[in-house]
Amino acid sequence: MTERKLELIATLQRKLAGQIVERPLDVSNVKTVAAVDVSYRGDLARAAFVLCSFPECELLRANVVEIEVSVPYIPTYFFLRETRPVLLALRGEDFDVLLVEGHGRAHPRGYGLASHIGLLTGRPTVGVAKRPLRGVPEELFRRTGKAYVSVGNLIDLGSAVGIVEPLLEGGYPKPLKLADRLSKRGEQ
DNA sequence: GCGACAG
DNA sequence: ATCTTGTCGC
Repeated sequence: MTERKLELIATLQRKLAGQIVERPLDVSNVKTVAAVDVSYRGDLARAAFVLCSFPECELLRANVVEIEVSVPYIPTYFFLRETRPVLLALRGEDFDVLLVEGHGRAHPRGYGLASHIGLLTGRPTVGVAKRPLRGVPEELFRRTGKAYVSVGNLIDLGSAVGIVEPLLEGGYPKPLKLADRLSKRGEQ
């Protein structure tokens, strides 16, 4: 991946960030919250999707898929590596809000994996990460429990926190913990 | 060469 | 993320 290519991708990120819709989402109308996470075994990615009731957080559905990935992980270009496996895991699935492991707006160019998935699916998404990216303004994310929450798409920060907070279990949203566990011990 | 940032 | 036993700390 050349510097020149990354520059073009960075430009694309800044452009797509302008297409993100940030608006309040009526949390009282949310019945289901989904989550996706990806684990690796060499270049084999295993993406797990889980669907939970909201706010009870009972597991309603799960889906695990595997796909080869060649793109390396590059800080702030994380979406290049995980978009494919995540989209595959989401195929045919339905949900009111999707929690994505990684940042949304809380990104140097305002466009992380959660933003990209939200734009491609046209569904409300929330970025949830374990650590903030350096140099990102604090007003772009909020820490709740041990999680750093930011806007993906079709939601605002306040609503995003309103979704994540009731789902916290041990400091991290339960749906993501389930997806994480499933992506690692899904089958195999 | 120095420093180090989502997963 | 992943490689990996015992060990340090709350």
